[in-house]
Amino acid sequence: MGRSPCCSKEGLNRGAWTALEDKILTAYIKAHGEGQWRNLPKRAGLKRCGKSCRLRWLNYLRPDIKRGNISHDEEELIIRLHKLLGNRLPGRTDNEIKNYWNTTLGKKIAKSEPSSPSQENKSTLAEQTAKTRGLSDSAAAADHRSKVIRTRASRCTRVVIPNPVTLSVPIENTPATAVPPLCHVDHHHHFTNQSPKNSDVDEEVYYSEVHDQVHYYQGTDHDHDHEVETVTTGIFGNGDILNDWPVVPSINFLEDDDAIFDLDSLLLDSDEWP
DNA sequence: AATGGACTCAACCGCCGCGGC
DNA sequence: GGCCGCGGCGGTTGAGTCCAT
Repeated sequence: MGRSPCCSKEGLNRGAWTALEDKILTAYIKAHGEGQWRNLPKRAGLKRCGKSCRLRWLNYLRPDIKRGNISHDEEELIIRLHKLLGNRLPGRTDNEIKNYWNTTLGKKIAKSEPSSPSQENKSTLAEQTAKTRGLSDSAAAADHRSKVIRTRASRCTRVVIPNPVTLSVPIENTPATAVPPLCHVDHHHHFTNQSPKNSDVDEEVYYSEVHDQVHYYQGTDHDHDHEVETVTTGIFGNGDILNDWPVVPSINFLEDDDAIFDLDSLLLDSDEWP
């Protein structure tokens, strides 16, 4: 490919990976684990730069990668969660989501917004996403027909739900528990539970009913006042069974320790949707 | 069957944040 | 606080493939 080399080192292979290189890299990582990417090629006997090895592993060789066509359900999930989570979606690589978003979904969304002026048509989806994340310029056209929940933030440290209402759902049963019926559209429901297994761990689950759908957040707070290390996020229909929905595992929601978001502030008003 | 434009996606680049020193 | 190395992420490129003509 016609690019200047990413590494100044001479004699490294570039471009498409061969089956043998894949085999060597996979065997090495299985034996020694991930990390130390810079030293990995030399130790594994590969004529590649570390960054290239890392990318090949993360985007292609990793055993937990789901490959093949993106199903309709996955597509819906991508659309629903892309604003919130970016390209980090369950079972797929960042690169695959990024490519899919910039090609297939980009065209679909462009088609669904025929009223957009020519300038809007020219802007890429990535630009539109950035626009939304940057708290949007008012030019973003409202589309009230969309069911996609748009969020202002892609990452946050913690979601604080106003007016907490204790729910009776035991947290241990959360994955298999139906979302309790929510009566008040304007209320966000919240409960916390001190895990009986580990006193240092607080588990928190937040529900909020927004535009006929429910957001579900699960955080793990390792005894640091305002730090939620991982957040599991899904968007659920009111009354749906949680474990019937795809849930993003172990998303790192850490960005700024001081940033505490009100969930309301994360959600764009319907007339702000791009 | 040949051809050229459109499309896909693996690979790469460049920048940034974080942690260690 | 500044420097450096590492890892991660978004944007871009271009080889390969698909498809209409």
